[in-house]
Amino acid sequence: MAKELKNLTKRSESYSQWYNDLVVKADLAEQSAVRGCMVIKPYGYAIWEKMQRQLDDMFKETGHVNAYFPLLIPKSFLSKEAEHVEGFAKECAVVTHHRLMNDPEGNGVVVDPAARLEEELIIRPTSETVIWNTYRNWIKSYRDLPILCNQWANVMRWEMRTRMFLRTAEFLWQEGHTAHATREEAEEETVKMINVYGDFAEQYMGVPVIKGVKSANERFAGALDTYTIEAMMQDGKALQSGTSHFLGQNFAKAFDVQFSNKENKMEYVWASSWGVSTRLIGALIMTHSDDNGLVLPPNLAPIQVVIVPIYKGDDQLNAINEKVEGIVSKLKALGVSVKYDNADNKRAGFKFAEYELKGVPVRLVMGNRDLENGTIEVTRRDTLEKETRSVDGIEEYVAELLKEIQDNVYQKALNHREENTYVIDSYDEFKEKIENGGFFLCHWDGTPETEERIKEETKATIRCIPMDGDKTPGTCMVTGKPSAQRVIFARAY
RNA sequence: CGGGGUGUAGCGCAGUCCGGUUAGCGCACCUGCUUUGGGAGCAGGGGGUCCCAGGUUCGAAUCCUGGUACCCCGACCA
Repeated sequence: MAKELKNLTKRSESYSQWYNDLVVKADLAEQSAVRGCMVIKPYGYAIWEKMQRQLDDMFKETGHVNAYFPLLIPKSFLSKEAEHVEGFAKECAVVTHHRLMNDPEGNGVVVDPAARLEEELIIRPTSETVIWNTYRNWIKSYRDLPILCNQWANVMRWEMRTRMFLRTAEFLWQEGHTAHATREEAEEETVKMINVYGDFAEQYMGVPVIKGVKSANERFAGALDTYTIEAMMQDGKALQSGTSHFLGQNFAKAFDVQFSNKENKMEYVWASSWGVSTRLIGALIMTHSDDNGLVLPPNLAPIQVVIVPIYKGDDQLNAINEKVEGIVSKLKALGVSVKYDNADNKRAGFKFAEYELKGVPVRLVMGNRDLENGTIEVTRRDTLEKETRSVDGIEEYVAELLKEIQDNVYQKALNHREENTYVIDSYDEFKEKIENGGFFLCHWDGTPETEERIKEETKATIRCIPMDGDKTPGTCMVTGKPSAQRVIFARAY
């Protein structure tokens, strides 16, 4: 086994070590020259593009449209919503000047001190403020509502600590910002979008998630309610994978966005915002991958099927090329993305390892032996099972197999989550078991103090108050006070 | 921002404690031949401001001072 593959097995000791090796070797991303930023390499970006396309379709189906707002936000905008400032004002990149000049002392280029901006500009950490400042001009009457906008953009947060995909200084995301005439409609929108995210995660990413509401401690700055989808990674830690916020009238009030209702009375607009980011790629990696590399669900794999020839000499290769050509075109006709890698500068074994590392769901191998027997070798990435089958009807078989792999990776992740989810009533037992990771369904008295205490003592936080499932009241595992329902505790990324 | 660690070829590292030939190894790369059903073998070859700036010294990758970048563990967060 190659050295770098052996390194992957370190994952049980140090997850990040595994993660960094995997990300680098699978050609998804690398560190950029800028602190905490990453270069997303073509293969990694192709996965993001597939996510974008699918999410965009889902947004359109639910009546949303795309728009684009500025990268730079006047500092004063961020002062307008007090709680929002509390949450975001601290770790932002700030633009202070608008011109460079040659250093008079010859040390290259320096900032021209004469070009200081009157008002500093903030590189958006999120776009609520610019967008609501714009919405003020768009909204006059109830007839202008609702506004259901989404934007695909980069944002930047000067995080103290960064991790590839999970928390980079700059990241790509989509942020939806909607404006509504009534509270009910805005709340409905908030829930609708967390459901869209849940469906996307489960059906396309093969990542089972728990939908729920954040506790006050974990809520987005400026929101009245934050809905979340929480996924469990292979090491038992939780990853918040998408959020949808009910913003009430906070931003409308901060930016004075009012409309005339049917009775010609002025009212503040109700708002929601929701987003998912390139963190989803991290979720994908950490949910499905194994020691041989990535395992991609077929719905998001840039290459769903790779075909590798095994041959001696040009004659054999030509014969195989001819045979494979037919398979490729039939697979394409079935909507399967397929790559035939007959490059002769790499050996077959190398290609096998390479495409496993990249997580290609299905590999077909055609050699001289197969050519003579009318067969082909099929290997699925999720189980690494190999079988030799007749080439007749192989295309339909592969199309079916892709569906099965999609289901299987989801089922496998779901089983893992269920095996590591515990219903616990004793705080002592909780403290002991939390060490091994997992989700813990426990009663909690609803106070931030208790949540804070649990966090300090165990590093576990409330991931969410689940929307679905058991709603039976009980008593808090720490204080013994009444609890409305069980909530999910876990250690999180 | 606190604690720890690391910066030497594209990647991974040895050499640093105890200064001394022309700075070395594996992978990758280039050339040639032989190979091809799980990361090929042999031979030859190319590639380095040893993180930066000062200092000590006849002599510094190695010692001293200052800086800087990255990684890991916290606090913060998607």
